Amino acid sequence: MIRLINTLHLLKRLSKDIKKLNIKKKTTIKDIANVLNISAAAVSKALHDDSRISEKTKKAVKQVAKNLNYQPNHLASALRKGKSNLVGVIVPRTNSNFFSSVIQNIEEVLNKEGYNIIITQSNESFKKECDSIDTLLFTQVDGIIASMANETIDLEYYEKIKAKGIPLILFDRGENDLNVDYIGIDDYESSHLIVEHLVKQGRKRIAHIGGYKHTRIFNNRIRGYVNALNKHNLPLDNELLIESSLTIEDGREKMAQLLNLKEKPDAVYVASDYAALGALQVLKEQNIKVPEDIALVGFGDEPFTAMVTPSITSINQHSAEIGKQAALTFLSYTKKKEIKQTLNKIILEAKLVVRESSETFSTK
Amino acid sequence: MIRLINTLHLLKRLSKDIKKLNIKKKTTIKDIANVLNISAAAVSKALHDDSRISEKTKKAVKQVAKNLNYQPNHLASALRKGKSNLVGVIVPRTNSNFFSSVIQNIEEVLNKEGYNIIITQSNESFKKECDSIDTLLFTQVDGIIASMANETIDLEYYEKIKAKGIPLILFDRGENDLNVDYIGIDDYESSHLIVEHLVKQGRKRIAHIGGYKHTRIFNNRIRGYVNALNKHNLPLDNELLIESSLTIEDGREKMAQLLNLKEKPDAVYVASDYAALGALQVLKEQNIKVPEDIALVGFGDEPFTAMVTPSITSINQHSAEIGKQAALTFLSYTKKKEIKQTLNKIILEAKLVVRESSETFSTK
DNA sequence: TAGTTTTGCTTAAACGTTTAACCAAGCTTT
DNA sequence: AAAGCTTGGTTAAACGTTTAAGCAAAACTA
Repeated sequence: MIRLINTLHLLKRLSKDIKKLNIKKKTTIKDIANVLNISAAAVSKALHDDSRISEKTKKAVKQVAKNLNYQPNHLASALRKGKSNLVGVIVPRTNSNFFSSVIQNIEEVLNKEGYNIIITQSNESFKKECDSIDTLLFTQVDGIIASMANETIDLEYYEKIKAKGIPLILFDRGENDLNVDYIGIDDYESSHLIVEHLVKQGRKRIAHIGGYKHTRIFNNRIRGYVNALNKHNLPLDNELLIESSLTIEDGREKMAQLLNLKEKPDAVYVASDYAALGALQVLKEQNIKVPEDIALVGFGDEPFTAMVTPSITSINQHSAEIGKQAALTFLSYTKKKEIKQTLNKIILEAKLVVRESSETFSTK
Repeated sequence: MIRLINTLHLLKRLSKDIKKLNIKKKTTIKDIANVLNISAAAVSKALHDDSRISEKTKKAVKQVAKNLNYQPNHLASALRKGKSNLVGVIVPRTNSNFFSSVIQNIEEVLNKEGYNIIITQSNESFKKECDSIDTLLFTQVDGIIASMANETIDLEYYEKIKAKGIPLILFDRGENDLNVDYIGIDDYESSHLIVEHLVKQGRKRIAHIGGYKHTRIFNNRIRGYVNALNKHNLPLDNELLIESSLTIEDGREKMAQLLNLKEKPDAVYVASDYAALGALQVLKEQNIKVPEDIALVGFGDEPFTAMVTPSITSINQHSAEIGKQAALTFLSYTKKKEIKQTLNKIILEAKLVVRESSETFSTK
């Protein structure tokens, strides 16, 4: 009986050994150590160019590592070091040129410092955004760079990020109430640029199809619009100020609404290029000449603004710079030992790109 | 002397203890175990609803976990289990509607199964694509879903993925030589759809601004185009078949080239919506009526095709379905124990979306 | 009632790195 | 030549989980 049990044990061990032989395991630091007859610790140090390892050993280690096709296990080092070298990025969507460009620049800066990014899309949905945050926290990202969904009002989930003690950097769509870093353009000033441009073109009834006031940037654009009208002694007509969700469809709808007024506007400033495109479609369908009858200005400088006829005047948001600054802001935290975030705004100056949709006469 | 050393030791230990007390560590499985006076293993099993743990214990564990705000450490479990539950996605760029939609659908399917995705952009650059692969492998992703950069010819890096033993799934732009799964539309058939449509509209000189032949999908579109001309007894004029990189700029250039011919085409089929847009710009600039003088057809059904004037006829590539199938294909491997990939194509039927740019008379 | 199965855990090792602490040998200093 | 520093490592623990193996007690079974 006992012999039988012993035999069984033997068999088990044997099959285990066979498995070990068969399954071509990934080479680890230990394998390298074995080859060179040194400790795994020495190998680790050698690979990280520790000063306490001789040049000779370092060379040997690196050579063997190459020969065995050693690939460091990121999970192990991340676990040990307590950091994953992963940064989460949350955007409303990636298929807009603005966000895609921001992402690209974040990636460029962070990759150089050994960080990788995980991109998630909220699709402008609050629920999806919360899921994204959970996902990223679960993945143990070392920080999060985010632009909020339009829907987001409740900031509890973002507080969760702060509570976890990892840096949170907001861009474009950010709530200052969170008291974290923010990078964006000067929306208030941008509205001034637009209104001034339109006034110079002789426009007197300038409408604004804006976003929802609860989103700070859209509120700022609205405030800028109102203030700029004031500055140029144009009366504020409440009929000409409309809030909307700024989709293409929405742009169509709100434009139609404006065209139904007894006193039509002679210029429309739309707070998003997509909505501006919708507006343009309606204008063309109704045979209204742009810019002669009504001038049109969008926001965001999406590539298609230059492609449609007439091309649409818009505000360039410096997506590349925003991405870079967001990444650099994150990196600045990795150098500090204690993360103590405060409201810290980087506001970039926006640029008005004048195109056919708003220029009745060339000013050149 | 010895007393001094002892004191030093004591101090060190003390400071260590103080640190432990101060730094509010994340709660781990062990903390839960301590509270309930059971083993960490039991906690782990309870959280995973192991059948060998009593309902009572499970409830208690989950309650304590909630109270202590326990967040599982993904890195630890990934390390132990040898899988990260992360899937890498490589696309040429995210700011096209096609790719963005594919990604969104991949994410949707995979999230449900507990997987997260890491998106990287190659920006159509071979080098960036190789970097992306390295990055993803380094991050220990459990699989990679990719669409190749235009530049990519050398497949060595993709072989690296196969060598690592994780599933590789290609979509849209895929090389069958890799002998892995592929999901895409029937490009050959799509060209037939387009040519047939144009022939029905009475077109006789149909040009094709295509992609580079070394990319399989573009080659298929070209072959389809040539074959369809044949089928309808239209002679193949080599002047009317142009290879290009299919950017907007390229579309402009190649269209201008076509307009310089003695015998101009009466229809142009462009293998990408972006290039088609460039072509449309040139046509409009030269006051050529679309579709009356020259009909135009694009490829990809990007949203802007419906927005420009005239709207551009295009091929819908079923981005959502492609994303879903890609994700499902990946998931199918997670159920098998051995990963043995073979060429396995899923080809979806494409749909022609007829718009103003190619329809001289309504067929309704 | 002895034997078997089931239940409900525990123990301990393992995943692959990193790193604090230690140590021996050689070198330098005084 | 005793004391101290430098060099080039080694040892062992730790990161937080999972899981194979083990085991005692309870519950069946014959």
